[in-house]
Amino acid sequence: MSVMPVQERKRRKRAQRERLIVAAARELAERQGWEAVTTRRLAERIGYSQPVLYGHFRGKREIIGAVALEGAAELAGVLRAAAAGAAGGPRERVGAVARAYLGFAAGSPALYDALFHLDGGLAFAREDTPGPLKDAFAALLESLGAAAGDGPHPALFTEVFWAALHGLATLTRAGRLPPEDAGRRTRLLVERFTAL
Amino acid sequence: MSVMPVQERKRRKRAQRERLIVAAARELAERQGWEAVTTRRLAERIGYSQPVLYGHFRGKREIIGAVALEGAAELAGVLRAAAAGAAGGPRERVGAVARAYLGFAAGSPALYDALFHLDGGLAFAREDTPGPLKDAFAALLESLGAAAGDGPHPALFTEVFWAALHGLATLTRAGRLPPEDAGRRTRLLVERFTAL
DNA sequence: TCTATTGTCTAGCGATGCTAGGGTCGAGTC
DNA sequence: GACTCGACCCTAGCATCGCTAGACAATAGA
Repeated sequence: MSVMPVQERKRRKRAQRERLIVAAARELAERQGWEAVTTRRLAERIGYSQPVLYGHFRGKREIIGAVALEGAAELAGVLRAAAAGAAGGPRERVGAVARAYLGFAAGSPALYDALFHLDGGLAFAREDTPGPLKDAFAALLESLGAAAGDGPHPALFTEVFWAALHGLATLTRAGRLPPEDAGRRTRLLVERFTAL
Repeated sequence: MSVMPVQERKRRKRAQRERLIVAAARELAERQGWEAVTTRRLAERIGYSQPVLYGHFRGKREIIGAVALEGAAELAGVLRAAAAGAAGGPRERVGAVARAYLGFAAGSPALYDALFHLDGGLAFAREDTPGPLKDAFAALLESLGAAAGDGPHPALFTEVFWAALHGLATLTRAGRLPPEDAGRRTRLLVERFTAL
């Protein structure tokens, strides 16, 4: 009857449950903030007890890391879409990417926090950096590298521009910068980085 | 005998102990990171029991906030010193301020975290913002405002430049950016913001 | 000297992340 | 079809966290 071996069925069920855990963590973080994401609540949401979580992840950090990887993939998509949809010269392109980045940070704070504010135990800027993280930076590089201008180092340019975006996103959301001038700040940044 | 009224002596002793708490929190955070700063350890360091802490502060958040205010004052001093000691035109001045800012963030991570990464319950960019915070931003504004160039809004310029510095400091220290290029990134940023 | 206030500590509450140990259920074997 | 064994999962608990209630001691004023 069963064309699927028992072992294979188990494996799939396990993988599905793992996705369920990550999805539950993400949704809980999006709705009530990361401080509401506890192992007990998470276990309750997925209909299992706490120890089950540790059969999939080494601990809460790794769960955050898994959500962060989802965030990286989505961020890469958002950036590529913005770059592809931008009309005009490099300035418009950079501006579109900047707005997309800041829009992602403001619109998906849980994902952004998992990526950049919380400790997900992920390696950055190294050889063993997970693929989605590399790809997100690659997306930034694609979208911005061409606008580096005279500088011979698009990677360096991208890093600095990215840092500026990250600073704007972080400080704005933490209430360190008045939100009403967000648009003007973005324009000033883009202007400075695309001059000449 | 006692020229000092009893009440006054008590008041001073209390104030001194409050400073002791903040100093203990800061030192503990600097030596072992903020995750090691617990109310129990703090109480042990100052030679009192936990509830004493709550006679001075509403909770751990307020203690972090007190350390953050110290950090803001020191940051303001560092920035002003850098601006005052910089020789040459606006570009050198801005460069010196940028290096000073990043040096502070890298050299006093506990203070920087208390200011910008942890929740110290402080109000930013508002009417009731504590003095030291306003002053730190004022120091940035003094040092950078003149370099805003043609833009008629030095405050906006300062905000964006500050955000870029914050992004560089945060991403570098979190391992998101390779540390060896820190100097080149700083130069690129200064160059972009002082062009023309 | 007695009283009342002020100050401090012990003990404990509800949570957190994480884990040890036992029990149940099902797959594979005679 | 009964049995064994291993994978799976849950109950219960540990250490630690921020914070607080209530008892106790020290001290200032009458």
